[in-house]
Amino acid sequence: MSAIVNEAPTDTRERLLDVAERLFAEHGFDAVSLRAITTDAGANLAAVNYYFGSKEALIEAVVARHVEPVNRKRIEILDGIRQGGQCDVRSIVIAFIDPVLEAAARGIDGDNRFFKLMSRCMAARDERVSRLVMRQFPEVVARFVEIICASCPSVSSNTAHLRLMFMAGAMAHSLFHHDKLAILSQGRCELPSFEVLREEMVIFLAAGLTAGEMEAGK
Amino acid sequence: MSAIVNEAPTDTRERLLDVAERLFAEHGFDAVSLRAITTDAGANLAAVNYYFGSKEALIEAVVARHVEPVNRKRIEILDGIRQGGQCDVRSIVIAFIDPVLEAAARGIDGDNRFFKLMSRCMAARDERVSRLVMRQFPEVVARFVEIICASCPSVSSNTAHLRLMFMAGAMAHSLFHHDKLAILSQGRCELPSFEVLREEMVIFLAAGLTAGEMEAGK
DNA sequence: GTCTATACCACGATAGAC
DNA sequence: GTCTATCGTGGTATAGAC
Repeated sequence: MSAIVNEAPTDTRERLLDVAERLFAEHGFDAVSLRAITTDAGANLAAVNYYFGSKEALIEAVVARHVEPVNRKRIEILDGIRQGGQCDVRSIVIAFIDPVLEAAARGIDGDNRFFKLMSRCMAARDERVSRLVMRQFPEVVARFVEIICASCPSVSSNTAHLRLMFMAGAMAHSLFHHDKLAILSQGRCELPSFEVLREEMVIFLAAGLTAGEMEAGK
Repeated sequence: MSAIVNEAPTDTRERLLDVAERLFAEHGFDAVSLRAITTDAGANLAAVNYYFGSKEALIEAVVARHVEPVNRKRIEILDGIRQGGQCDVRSIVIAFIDPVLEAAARGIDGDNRFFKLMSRCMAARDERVSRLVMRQFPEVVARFVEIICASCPSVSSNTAHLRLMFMAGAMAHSLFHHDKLAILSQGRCELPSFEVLREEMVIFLAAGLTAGEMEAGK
C-alpha cells in the first residue's frame, strides 16, 4: 500500500516508530506483529531488529518518545508554580494532567492514539515498559509529592504518594475508556468532550487530594 | 511437576482455570502460552481448546469467575443501603471497593493475584475481555450512578458517570501497582497494608464524589 | 464424553548473503 | 544498510484412541 511512497523525508527508523505507534495504540503491543509494522512502513521484516534490537526495544522507544517530554513539561510547570508562590491544589492537578492532553493534541491525527498508548503502558506489568517507567517517574513522583505536602499540610508523605497513585489511575483509565461510556451507561451518558472531561477530572482529583483539609480557605 | 497429582477432586476443566488464573495474573494474558498452562495443569495441549474453544474464551472464563460474584455483591450491598435509608457517600465507595478486596482475600494464596488479574483486564482494550465487561457492567454502572445522584443532589448524571470512571481507574491502578510504590518513591514511601490502602482510597474517592457539594452535613 | 497426538500456519529473532 | 532464509515457539484444528 504505502510501499515506496516517501510522504515525508523521514528515514526508515522514524517511519517504523510512527507506524508502530499507531498500530500499538489501536490494537495493543502483543496484537501487532513486526510483520504488520514493517509491511505498513514499507520496510523489511528485519528492519525493526536492525534499528531497535527487538520488538521490546521498539515498544520502549515508541513510548519514551512521548513520556519524556510529558514529564519534562510537568516538572517545568511545577517549577513555575513554586516560583509564583501559588500553591492551590487545582494547579497541581492541572500540572499533572495538561501535559498529557497537550501531547495528545500535538498528535498528527485527531484520535486518542496517545491516551491509548499511555494507558496500555500503565497496565502493562511487563518489564518492557515497566523499566522505562521506573527509570523516569521517580523524579516526577518526588516533585508532586513534595508540592502536595506543601499545599496540604495535613497530608502526610505516605498519603500523598497514595493520592498521586489514585490520580494517575483515574486519569489514565478515563482517558482510555471514556469512549465506552455510551455503551456502559446504556446511552444515558453523553460522551464528554476533552474539555469537559478535563474539567471534571480536575474537580474530582482536586477534591480528593485535599480530602481532610479544612475547607476554610479558597 | 504436578503431573498426575490430583490434589483435589477437581476435574481437568477446573484445574485449567486455576492454573491459567495464576499464570495470567503473574505474567499477563499474552505472555502465558497454552502449552505452559496445560503442562502445569497436567493436561494435554488440546484440552484448552476442547473445554473452552480458544485461549480467548479461556481468558474470559477465568475473568468471569471472579467478576460476576464481585458485581453481584456490589448490587447486594447497594440494595442494603437503599433499604436502610442511609446514603452517605462513604458507604457508596465501600460498596464499590470492598467486594473486590473480599474476592482477593478469598483467594487461596496470599498474593495479589486477583488485583493483578482485574487490572490487566481493565487496560486490555482487547475485545476478549471488553465483551465480558460490556455485558456485565452496565447494570452496576446504572445502580451506582443512581445512588450517587441521590446522595449528591448537585451532581448530574453525566458527572456521576465520569466520577464513577475515575473511581474505577483509581482503584484498579492502585491495587495493581501499590507494590511499586517503594521503588517509585525511592524508598520514601512505605508500602501500605491493604487496610491502609482501603481507608486512603475511601477518603480520597468519597471526597472526589462529593466535590462541589456543600460541606455542611456530615 | 474425555483426552491424546500431531499437523498447520504466523510469530519474533538471528545469521549470513548481497 | 538491506534483504533472504531459517529456527524455535506460539495458537489452533482435527483425527482418532480410550
